[in-house]
Amino acid sequence: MSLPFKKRVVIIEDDQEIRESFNLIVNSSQRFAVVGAYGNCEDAIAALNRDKPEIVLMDIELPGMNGIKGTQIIRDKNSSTEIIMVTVYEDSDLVFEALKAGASGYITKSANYTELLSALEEIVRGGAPMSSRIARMVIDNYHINPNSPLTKRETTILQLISEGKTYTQISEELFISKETAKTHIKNIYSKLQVNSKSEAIAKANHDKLI
Amino acid sequence: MSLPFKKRVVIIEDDQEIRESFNLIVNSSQRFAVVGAYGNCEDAIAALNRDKPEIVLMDIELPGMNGIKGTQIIRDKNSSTEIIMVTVYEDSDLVFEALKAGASGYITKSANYTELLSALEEIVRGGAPMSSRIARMVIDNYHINPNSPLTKRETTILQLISEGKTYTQISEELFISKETAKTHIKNIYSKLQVNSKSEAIAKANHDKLI
DNA sequence: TTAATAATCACCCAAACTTCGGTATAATTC
DNA sequence: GAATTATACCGAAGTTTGGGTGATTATTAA
Repeated sequence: MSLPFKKRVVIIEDDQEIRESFNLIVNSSQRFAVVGAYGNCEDAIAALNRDKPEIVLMDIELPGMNGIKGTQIIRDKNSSTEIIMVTVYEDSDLVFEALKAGASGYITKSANYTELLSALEEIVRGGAPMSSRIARMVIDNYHINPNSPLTKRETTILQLISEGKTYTQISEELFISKETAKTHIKNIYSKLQVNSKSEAIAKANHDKLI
Repeated sequence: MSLPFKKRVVIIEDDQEIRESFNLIVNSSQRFAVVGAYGNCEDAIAALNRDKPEIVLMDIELPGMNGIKGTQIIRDKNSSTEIIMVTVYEDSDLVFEALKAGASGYITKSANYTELLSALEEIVRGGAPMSSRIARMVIDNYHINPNSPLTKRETTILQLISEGKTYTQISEELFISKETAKTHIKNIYSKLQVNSKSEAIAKANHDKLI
């Protein structure tokens, strides 16, 4: 069964009704063809070499392996496969985990006919389909926390720490003594309640202080 | 001049023609009103307390202070002001700098009537207007590099390092001896050509190894 | 305008942790 | 079988951290 000119799509979704519905919608388009529809990642991954999908529509909550782990594995086997998460969750942590795992789009299960197909079109065009809320969540994730407890100087020094600089390098770059750099860093540690550079970096990234 | 129910918009753009054009488009909407249009950030910032904009349309390339620095300053003065970058550049570094500075949207100067207004609407709705390419750039920025020189174990350990863990903590978490953790870390350093935890974290983040 | 507070700078010592340079053996993977 | 990966140990040198002390310069509040 060769399907020239049509993009090969695999659906991984445990709810049979939704799976069938997506199947019909995707197949209704001249540009896409469902080459496999599975209720779990394990089956889908086992069939990957046969299905050779260009695009995967992936649920997050699945029996057995979840969609995030599944995304990791599929991307690991073929990094040119584009994965769109299709989920009820717009919970912050899950979104970022899915993106880190390799997803290129994130839409909700409430997506209708048009939304689903335009997400597929958007992926083919080299874009990244997302709902408004997800887009905002992703953008906000870049923003620096305006309520940082650190002073301007401390923030500068934390920035240099995060770039991997030593006490000596920091002092040279800021034209202050090594001891002064040390004092600032001690104050940073006390404010962030950490006690090493790496911990400070972890906290700074998590709290978006730099 | 009070403008109830209309969102207050400030335009910062040095090309007078474009500035006038945006002015007309924004004012043509019942939902928005331009309360200030400036050719540089300095003037716009000086007038902030009078203009009190809810939304700023900001050019990047400007005489004097550039749009990224301007974004930082405006957000610093009032973090509820939403800033949309309007620019010819879709260059990767500039995009991320603008986002880090506090921008919530990123559209190109080629934006037409509809695109400009729908970007404004999208911001009001709490979204983050972006072109396809920008959205993809942002999403790809989360993806882990599949060409990492590190082994699986080394990647795990680098992950723990980035979480601020010490040698001892790492060894305990992975049920290996402290000396083994040390060996792995030495190998990581040699592969990444760094020689401290913080430098390794910096490189890992930059090269998207974790 | 003074008083208080915050920010920035600087130094000392001891303890703890990290890094460098080796060596070496199972267990896997190719 | 050869190469890679994961495991483990030792000691010396270097860096970082914790606990103090103290001074000068903004900045803010009374």
